[in-house]
Amino acid sequence: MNFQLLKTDIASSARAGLLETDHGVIPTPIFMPVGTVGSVKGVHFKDLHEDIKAKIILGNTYHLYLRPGTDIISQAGGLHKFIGWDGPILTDSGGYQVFSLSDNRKLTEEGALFRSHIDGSKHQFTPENVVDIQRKIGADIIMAFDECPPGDSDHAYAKKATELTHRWLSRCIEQFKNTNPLYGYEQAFFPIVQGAGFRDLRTQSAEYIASMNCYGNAVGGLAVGEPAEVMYEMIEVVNQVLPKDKPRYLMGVGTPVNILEAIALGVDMFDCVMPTRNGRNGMLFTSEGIMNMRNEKWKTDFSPLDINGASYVDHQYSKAYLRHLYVSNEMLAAQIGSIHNLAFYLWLVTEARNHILAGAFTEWKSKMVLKLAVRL
RNA sequence: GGGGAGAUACCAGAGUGGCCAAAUGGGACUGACUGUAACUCAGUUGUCUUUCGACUUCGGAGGUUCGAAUCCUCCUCUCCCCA
Repeated sequence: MNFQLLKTDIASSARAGLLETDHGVIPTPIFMPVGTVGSVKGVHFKDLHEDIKAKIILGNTYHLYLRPGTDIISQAGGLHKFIGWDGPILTDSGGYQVFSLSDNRKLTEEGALFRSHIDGSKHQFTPENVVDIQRKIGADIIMAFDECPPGDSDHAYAKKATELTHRWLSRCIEQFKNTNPLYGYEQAFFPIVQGAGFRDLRTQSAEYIASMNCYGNAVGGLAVGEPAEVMYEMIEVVNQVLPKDKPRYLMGVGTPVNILEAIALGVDMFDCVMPTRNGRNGMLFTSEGIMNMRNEKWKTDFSPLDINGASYVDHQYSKAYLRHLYVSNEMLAAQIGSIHNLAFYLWLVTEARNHILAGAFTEWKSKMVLKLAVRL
């Protein structure tokens, strides 16, 4: 794995680069569609490749471990072969599920004891076995096992969670060094900065994470209930510490505006369920603003979905037709919405990249941010 | 012609003296969704009012009662069964 920084913006911290993996080169900044269980919900890989132009997708350790299980993925020859996606893949560690499924788990020094949301069976994740599982899944980039505390955590709890994450990180790295890729291509390990909404904790965490000298670094525990301003402040604090010559991954973020603001603060990689989940639920992001396709106002609007849209669905289908599909609860609605939103997200980061390379990012960003939040 | 059942909000459908502006579904409208237990969830759906609350409603008209969607009388309409 190699990261090449091509250009840094003069007026901001935005960067454009290239991240090389054995499954392909990823231009940065990049948005990574989320494919939790080995499927970007509702979207064929053909569309992901050709229309959306996704360069890398996510999988999730927790979900894939529970179903289909690592044995089946191993038998298939790894996740790429199992799902039929030959581009890069990143797997999240399951740390986020420790947060989002908090009613079903118990944290110990050793790891996280949890119950399967599928059948209630008991399991344990430890830093070691999470690395092992991700070796078996075979993603190009694998993540540290962390604790993601809620956005409104107090300082004491955030400190405790950050310190636990750091101790787990040492064990993850030890396990990573002591094991090898199973399928003949390289895997890169990313540690995760925590620290909730506290500058001191974020700085300490970023320093610790940077000292581990991994291939790339991630920032977690943001967009989990805290105000956007706090999130931006934390990104800024962290990015002052994280090395410039390594990719920075902001986990789970976010809205189109969030992404542009974070790019300006020096973030290179993003993932978020928002384009697919909100797409399924009728919310479309466009370069002119946000549309709720279930709204009555689109009932007789027979114009194309998005005349500026990057995807074929934007020109193939009308607003009135898509509204009809959502209102009728047709699965095609969710598919069109997901394809549109993902194509838009990839278009957005590509545009950002082009403007960074052209030295015109900040001006473009300021204009875009105003338009992106408009309610159409 | 004979016998029976019924009419409740946009639709279906509970409620059969006060806790009823009226359950529950559906539909409609609006909102939420950020490392996916999510094609999910929440709110609104008689009028006025920011709230408290006020007012008008349960086929129509009249009556009983302190009080009626609920009881009585008549009218209108619908459906079912037998001829």
